[in-house]
Amino acid sequence: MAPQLNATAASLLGFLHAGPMTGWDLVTTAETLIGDFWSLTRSQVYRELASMADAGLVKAGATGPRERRPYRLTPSGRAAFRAWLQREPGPELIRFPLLLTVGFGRHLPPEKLAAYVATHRARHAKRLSEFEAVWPAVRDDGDPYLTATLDFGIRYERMVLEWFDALPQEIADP
Amino acid sequence: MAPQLNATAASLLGFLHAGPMTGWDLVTTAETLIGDFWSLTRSQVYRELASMADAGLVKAGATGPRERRPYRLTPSGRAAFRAWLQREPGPELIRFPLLLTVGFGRHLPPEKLAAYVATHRARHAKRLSEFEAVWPAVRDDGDPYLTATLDFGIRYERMVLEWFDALPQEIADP
DNA sequence: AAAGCACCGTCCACAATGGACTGTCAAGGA
DNA sequence: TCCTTGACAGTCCATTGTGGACGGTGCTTT
Repeated sequence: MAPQLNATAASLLGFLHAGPMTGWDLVTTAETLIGDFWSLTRSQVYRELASMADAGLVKAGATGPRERRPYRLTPSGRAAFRAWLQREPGPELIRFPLLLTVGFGRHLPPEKLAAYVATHRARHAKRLSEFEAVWPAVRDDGDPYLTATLDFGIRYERMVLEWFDALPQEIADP
Repeated sequence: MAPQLNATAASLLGFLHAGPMTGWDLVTTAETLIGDFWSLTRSQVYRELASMADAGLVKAGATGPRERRPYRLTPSGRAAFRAWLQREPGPELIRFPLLLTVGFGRHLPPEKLAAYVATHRARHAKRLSEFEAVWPAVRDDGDPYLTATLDFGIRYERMVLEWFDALPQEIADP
């Protein structure tokens, strides 16, 4: 009956509470709002949208310019979202390729490893500063729930940078 | 020619440097050594092993008791591993369902959210203490590369706990 | 002796990923 | 005015990953 949703599909329904959006819009809002702790891809979003439309959780509107096709929430979509939200969230999943490279670092020329480390450090520094830039606005006007998730992102990025800076010289700067 | 590996397959080759192992052994070593930042499943390990055997990167030995079938590294497996390790590691992937629940927390009864939060906090506290228990041994005798990855795990878990403890009352304890 | 359990591998349906591919419209430069 | 460029929008597919059911085997303990 109630088609059991996956977390990605449920998130899309969550975003659709703010009004009709196209797949493209959903991808970009998801990236900015939950992208730091929930990855999703374009293919996935369109697939979920199609199957949720089949299930009647969502309804496609008329195709606009550039094949733009907005989806809006239906009452049963709303219900399915609430039902999903009630379920115990599962454990987190992390896949961090750099740590694989570091872990097997003994098989790699030290300068090469150090270069990869430096590249990634820079990427995280950039992300942190982006998060910190939006922090005051989110904290002051947003709801506490979104604020908490952004806080997680900031703490995560800070932690990663500290880890980089605590790396022994043999790894970070041979 | 050189069959381009994926990270999971490459990790298996990495572990096989320590000597022949069965799929089962590989699953358990991977879980303990890289499980905190690289997830893999049994099905996946056996599939990769089979396809790497086809490609000659790995060679199956004689079946022992309990269908135990050890695989050993071949020279071309060694080469493929090194080649993979040279490649720029990609960005990390995180999927943290609890943060989704928190982010959409406005749609959830506060006590329910608080209960989920508490459950997850306990799980992370447990993991941290497990990591801290093995830390001295790894730091003192292991290689610095493995030590660095465990250090990441510890910092990550500590950060998560701090985040839990910084949550506003409305979320953590309504 | 048998019962239970950890060990070992297979199989399958389904979900997710990443990137190639096609096409559309807007804005600015020649 | 026309043309190029690039952001926008969606589709498709091969590969990779997940989760769990299933079947068998050989220690260990009672």
